[in-house]
Amino acid sequence: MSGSLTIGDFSRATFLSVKTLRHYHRVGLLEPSDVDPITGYRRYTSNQIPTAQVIRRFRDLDMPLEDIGSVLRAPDQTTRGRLIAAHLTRLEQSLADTQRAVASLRDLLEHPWPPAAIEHRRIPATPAAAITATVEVGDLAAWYQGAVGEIRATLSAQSIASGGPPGGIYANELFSEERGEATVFLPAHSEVRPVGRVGPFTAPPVELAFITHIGSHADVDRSYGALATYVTEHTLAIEGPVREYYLVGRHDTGDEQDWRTEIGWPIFDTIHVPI
Amino acid sequence: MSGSLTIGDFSRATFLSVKTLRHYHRVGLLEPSDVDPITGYRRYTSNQIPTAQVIRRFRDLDMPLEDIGSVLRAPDQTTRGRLIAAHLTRLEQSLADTQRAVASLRDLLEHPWPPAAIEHRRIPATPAAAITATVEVGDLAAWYQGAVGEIRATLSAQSIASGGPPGGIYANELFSEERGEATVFLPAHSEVRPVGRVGPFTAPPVELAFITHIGSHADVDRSYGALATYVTEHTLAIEGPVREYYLVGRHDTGDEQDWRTEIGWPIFDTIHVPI
DNA sequence: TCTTGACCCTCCCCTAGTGGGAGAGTCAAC
DNA sequence: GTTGACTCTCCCACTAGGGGAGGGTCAAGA
Repeated sequence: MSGSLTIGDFSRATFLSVKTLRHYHRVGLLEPSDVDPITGYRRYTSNQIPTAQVIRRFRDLDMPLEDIGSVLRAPDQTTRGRLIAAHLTRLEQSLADTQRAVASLRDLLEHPWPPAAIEHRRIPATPAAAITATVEVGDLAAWYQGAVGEIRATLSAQSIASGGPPGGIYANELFSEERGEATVFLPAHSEVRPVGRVGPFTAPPVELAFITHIGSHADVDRSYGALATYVTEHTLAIEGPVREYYLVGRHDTGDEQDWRTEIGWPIFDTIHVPI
Repeated sequence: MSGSLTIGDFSRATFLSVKTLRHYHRVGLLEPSDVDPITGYRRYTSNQIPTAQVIRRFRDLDMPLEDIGSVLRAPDQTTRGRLIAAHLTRLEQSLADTQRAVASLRDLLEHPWPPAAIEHRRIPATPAAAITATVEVGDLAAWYQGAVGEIRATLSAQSIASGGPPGGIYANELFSEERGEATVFLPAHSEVRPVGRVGPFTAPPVELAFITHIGSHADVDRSYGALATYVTEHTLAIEGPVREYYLVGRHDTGDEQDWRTEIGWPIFDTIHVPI
């Protein structure tokens, strides 16, 4: 009882272009009900129209064809619902990210950046409690929150006082390859007993060019840029992973405007630098 | 006073990959300050770092490289600001669209679609006042609002009573090629004098397969799909542009849930249809 | 001065999801 | 039988790069 349609008819019925339908056939997303083995002519049936509509829906949401295929091939309604919900959640997440980026850019255009001072600082080796892991740059913020919470809890349980604000050490691959090693540490006066992911750590001594970044981390690239300009203008070679100290952060105040982050790029010891 | 950097140094300073920097050079977005004519080695200066940061910012917002180029090449700050603001506005618009699509899809998953009845109807020629234009499918909703408002105002000014709800006639190219001819008309008992874009019009007589769509237009593709399935299952060839009648719309109620839209696909006269 | 390893170059192919077009074969109506 | 609309496959183009081959360049150490 379902009519047979040429690809042109099916195209008009679904508002998907002929080119697109052929592509969906090639990748196995929407198979014609029949293909003439001699002429190669495709035939569709009208009960494929709802399927095509569903595909259009998901494509409008930029779901990859492969993911749409998984949804369509899902064995049961529960699996299907989970797949769709997962995609929607990801989508809403990325929407929120983009909105934050837009807001930050708008703000930047309206309020030009106040110039920040850069100073050199020699950091001695620092005994601390730390968590180290290889993370995706996209998960970094969430990972940091969890890690620093775990360290605080561990120090508190062992009655060890913290010797300063928390810090992070980030391998350069984290930025160049979206994935790399990250360490979050909290200076500690006595050695922590390993519990869970937390273990004792000594932040290595470094000579750093420092900038203090004020406000949300959404704008942190500006400070990084200023720092990079400074370092290269003074022909200081860059060595090793970057380091950040969170003087004032989410733990201290809810207002992102008040956050203070020190960002340090390791440089050669000044005795190597031609004046 | 600005240091000279190899592409690798510049890559580390800006967190843009070497591949990406070469690509930006190729497309003329970010030219190295110097290229060795013998070796082809690129050289960058540290005062190009802020430019690279700006490019990164915009790329995070998925701005096409070409558009970023226009922003960077803008002759003055005002032009630049306008270009950026325009992009941000488009971006926020598309974010809102996507959010609506997500919400609509979520809703669809939670509340399955009630089946709608389809009927045939023979529409006689209808005298009307109308506006016709070639529009982009993306602008259609906004264009419709403006057009129908102008028609209402014109009829009112000429004291002509309207003979029914407003309708639209949409060429198929509008859906298949994102751009096509659209007409919005309001039945009128006497002939309107042309004013502005508004002119007299006779909606041609057609035989239509009709479905009544209830609710927001975000879900209208479902009704279209049902209609397409019906039409092809009954082997009724599709002829000419689709037609919609806005029985209850934005003009009548603010609650999109209560909107009622009749959607009609032209079909061959029933005498041609094998039973 | 030579070697070595890190760095850089171009060129080509790959991605996803189409659009455009060439050249050839097919269908249906007149 | 012809014509015109339709369809087929194949190739190239687009974005914003990534991966890798094959080869040239640079700077430091021996």
